[in-house]
Amino acid sequence: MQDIFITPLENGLISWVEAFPKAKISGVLNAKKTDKNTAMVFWLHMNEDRQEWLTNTIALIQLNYQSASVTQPAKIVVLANAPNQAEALYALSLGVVAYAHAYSPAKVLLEIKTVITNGGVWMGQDLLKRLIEVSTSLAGNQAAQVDNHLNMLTKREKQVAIEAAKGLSNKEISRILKITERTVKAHLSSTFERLGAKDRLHLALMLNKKI
Amino acid sequence: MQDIFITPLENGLISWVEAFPKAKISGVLNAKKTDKNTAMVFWLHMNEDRQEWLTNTIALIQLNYQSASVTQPAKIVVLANAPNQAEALYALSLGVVAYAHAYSPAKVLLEIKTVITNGGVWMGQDLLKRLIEVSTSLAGNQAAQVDNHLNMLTKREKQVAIEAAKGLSNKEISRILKITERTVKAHLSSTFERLGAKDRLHLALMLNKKI
DNA sequence: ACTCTTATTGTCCTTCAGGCCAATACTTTT
DNA sequence: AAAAGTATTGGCCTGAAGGACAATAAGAGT
Repeated sequence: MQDIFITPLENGLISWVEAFPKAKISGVLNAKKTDKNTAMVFWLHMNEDRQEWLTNTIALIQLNYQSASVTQPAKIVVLANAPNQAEALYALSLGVVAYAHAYSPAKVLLEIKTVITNGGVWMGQDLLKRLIEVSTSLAGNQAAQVDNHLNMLTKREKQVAIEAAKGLSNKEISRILKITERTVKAHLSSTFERLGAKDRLHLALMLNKKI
Repeated sequence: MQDIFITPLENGLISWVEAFPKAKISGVLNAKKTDKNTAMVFWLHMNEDRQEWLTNTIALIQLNYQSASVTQPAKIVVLANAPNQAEALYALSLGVVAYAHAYSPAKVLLEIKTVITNGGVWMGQDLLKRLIEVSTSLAGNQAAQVDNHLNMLTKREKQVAIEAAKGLSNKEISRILKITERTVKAHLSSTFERLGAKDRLHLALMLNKKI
């Protein structure tokens, strides 16, 4: 297990060294020099106005250390000088598995390491709370809703509904399912009835509402 | 620090005992018998169709162990037999600090304990991914995506496109924007042209696309 | 056996959507 | 000033969608 800190600081931060005395501290990512068969953890030190750098570096790491040929895909952690929610979300959505304050104490860094090496994702409590709030308040749990919607339908209706929700015409659906266009209409009609959808657009909105 | 597992199983699961040999395992919550000055962790074992039980139990715990008079507010963990995201979101929104599979190995349980006693929140990676998707799509990223599409349109086309993507008919849109249905059609036609959408359903899918 | 649900298809009809071919007026750009 | 883009509307036409009203056959539950 190799920890690599990518930072503009020459010697990194004390807490980093305290947590991982054997870690490498480097100014830039050097993809060639490293062993592709060792599990890697990249700790990216984020300063303000390095958004682009972050994006590029993550992409580079994923290219070199998370491809199919790599036995143990690398983990990426972002350490931010001034953590903010938008950036955290952005980083996490790119596949980063932890987002923390750069000045987190060694203890927290070790905790992060534990969590991510066990396949977890680490993030600050506040951020998480906010995530949950947003998700529950704005979105409710419509994940279950979608399931509920589809589960109110018969097997065949489901298939038709799903295709229709993709934007396919009745004719196209009929070709795919090898039934008459008329039959497609019949299934759709009863689907609308069951789900209370006005038309296929509403159906699509219902089924495509992610989360 | 006292761990209490509330479960219909008489002896709990082996992994629980392995992780916390000193834990109490009980069928029901007994609020009276416990010491209010000890830090508590409640591990609620969730079977299917116990949604109501979960809600009530959490409320009871919060009442007894998280009120102002309690020195160390209790932590609540939900262990689900069949974890699902809707339930997880629900539980977390109620103030639960961890949501995991009931059959998680002892190692994971200990990890959870570590995280939550340090003030963290623990949840599975998939769930978190989902949360992030939701948040990014609802909060900002989606806006950016949609903007790309919408910015290819004129002001009026935008307005029409947005209404159409909600599922409104041309007539309804015309009423809202106080223009003729014919004009709505004109705007929509050029919108389809510009965005390369086949029809209003595809437009809706484009504009409603998450992430 | 009988009923309910599902799957399939038919015809007829109405409405809506969207394309085609215009025209007019206003604003912005060149 | 001329050209280009935008906003508005008209009429006409085709095709798709979806409802109304059926019928038939297979399978599941009582």
